[in-house]
Amino acid sequence: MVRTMTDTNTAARVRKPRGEYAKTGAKREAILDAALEVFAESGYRAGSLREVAQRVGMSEAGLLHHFRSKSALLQAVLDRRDDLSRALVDFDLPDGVASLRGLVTLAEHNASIPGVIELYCTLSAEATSPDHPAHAYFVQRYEFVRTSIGGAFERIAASGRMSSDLDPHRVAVTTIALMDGLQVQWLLDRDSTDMAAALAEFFRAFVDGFDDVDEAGDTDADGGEEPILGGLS
Amino acid sequence: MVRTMTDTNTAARVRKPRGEYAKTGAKREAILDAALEVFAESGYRAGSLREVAQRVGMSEAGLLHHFRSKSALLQAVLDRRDDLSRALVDFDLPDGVASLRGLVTLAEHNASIPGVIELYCTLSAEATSPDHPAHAYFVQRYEFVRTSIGGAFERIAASGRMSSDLDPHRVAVTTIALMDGLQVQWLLDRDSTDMAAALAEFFRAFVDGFDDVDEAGDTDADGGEEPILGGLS
DNA sequence: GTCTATACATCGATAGAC
DNA sequence: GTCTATCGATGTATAGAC
Repeated sequence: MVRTMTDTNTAARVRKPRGEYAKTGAKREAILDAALEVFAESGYRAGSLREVAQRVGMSEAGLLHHFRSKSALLQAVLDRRDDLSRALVDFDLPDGVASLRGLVTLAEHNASIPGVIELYCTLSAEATSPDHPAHAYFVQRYEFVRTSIGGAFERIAASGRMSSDLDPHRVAVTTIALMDGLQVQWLLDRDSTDMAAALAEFFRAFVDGFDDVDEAGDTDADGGEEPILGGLS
Repeated sequence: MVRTMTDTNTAARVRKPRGEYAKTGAKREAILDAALEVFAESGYRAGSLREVAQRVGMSEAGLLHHFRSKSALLQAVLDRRDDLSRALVDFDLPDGVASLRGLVTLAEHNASIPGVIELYCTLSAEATSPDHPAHAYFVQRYEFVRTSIGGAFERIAASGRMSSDLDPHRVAVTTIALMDGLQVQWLLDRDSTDMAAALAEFFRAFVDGFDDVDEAGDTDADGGEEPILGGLS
C-alpha cells in the first residue's frame, strides 16, 4: 500500500460527521480541482494561491481556511489523486501480461486528461530538488510503482514469456521511464507521438505473445469495466 | 542545423572586437555558469536573478548589464549548451549502430554532470507550458533530435539489422523518451537506475548485433577521442 | 562596467470584522 | 465560513552616481 504524505489529515477528515462534511466537502473538491489545474499549468513553485482562489471564486484568506498552507494544498491534491488511483489500480493480477495491457490502456486514458499528465510531469521534475515539498512523495511513489511493475515482469519471466537475459526489475524501470518521457514529448507537441502505440510496440518487442487475445483468462466476465490504472504519472 | 532562439544575438556577439570581448567575455561565462546552476536547481520560474548574481559575486543591476532580462539570460544559457553540443555531436555517421553506441556513451557521460541533466529535465517539463520563454526552443530541439536519431534507425533498418515491423521514427521517439524518463528517476534517486545500462539493454533488444565489436569500421584510427554527444537532455 | 537606491509587482500568510 | 486589510518577504527591472 502506498504511504501518503498526509495519512493523518486524511484520517481526521474522514472521521468528520457526514452532514457537515458534505457541504464544506463540496467546496474542498472545487478548490482541489482548481489547484490541480494551476499546479499542472505552472508547477507548484510558480503556481499561486491567488490564481487558485480566483478560479474557485474565493478570496485567498477563504482558501487558506480550508488548507492551512500552500504545501498542504499540494499534498491534498496528490492525496486525492492517490485515492482515485488506489481504487482503480490492480497490479497483483496473476497474469503479468494483463497488467502490461492495463498500462497501455492507461496511456490511452491519460491522453484524454492532459491536466493530470501535466501535473505529474511538471511536479516530478520540480520535485527532483530535495527541498521541494513533494520530494519525498515522488521518491516513494516511484519506488512503489517500480516494485509493482517489476512484480508483473517477474511473473512474466517466470512463465517463460520473456527472454531470461532481461532483469525484470530493470525492465520495469525502463517501462516507467518510457511512459514519463513520452508524456514530455506529447505535452510539447501532441502530434509527436501516440503514447499508447509506442508503449505497445515496446512491450511487443520484449514480451512473447503480448498481442495474443486471452480467451482463457476470462476473469472479467462479470461485465465490469476494465480496471484503469490512473495517475501513474 | 539546429535553429536557436538568439541567432541574432550570437552573431552580434561574435562580431565584437577580440580584446574587448575577451575581458567582458570571462564575466559572461561566469554568469552563464552560475545561471545554469540556478536554473538547474530551481527551474527558470523559481530561479532568481538575485541568486545568480550572488553566486557570481555581483549585484543584480550589474548582472542585468550583461543580459538585459531574465529570459535573455536563459536563452544565452541554452544557446551556449547548444554550441557545446554542436561541436560534439555527429549523428550523420554512416553506421547507425555507432550513433546508438554514442548515445550510451552520452548517458554515461551525463551521469557525471548532474547539473546539466537537472537543467534539461526541469526546463523541458516547465517549458511544456506554451507561454514559457523556452517553449519554442524545446519544441524545435525535440524535433531536431527525433529527426537525427530517426535517421540513424532508418540506416539500421535499411541494413537489415532491425525488425522490419518497427517504424524507425517511432523507435526514435521511444529512445528519446527512455533517456528523458531515466533521468527523472535518476535525479529522484541515484541508485534507482543505471541509465547507460538500461539504454544499452533497450538497444540490444531492438538492434541485431548491438554489442558486436566493430573491427571493420575503424574510422576512429586517428586516436581521437570518441565523439561525445552532449546536452541531448 | 559596476554599484546603490528605488520603483513596482506579486506572493504567502495572519488578524480580526462580519 | 468568508471577507477586507495588511504585513513582510521576495522578485524583476530601471535610474543615475561613480
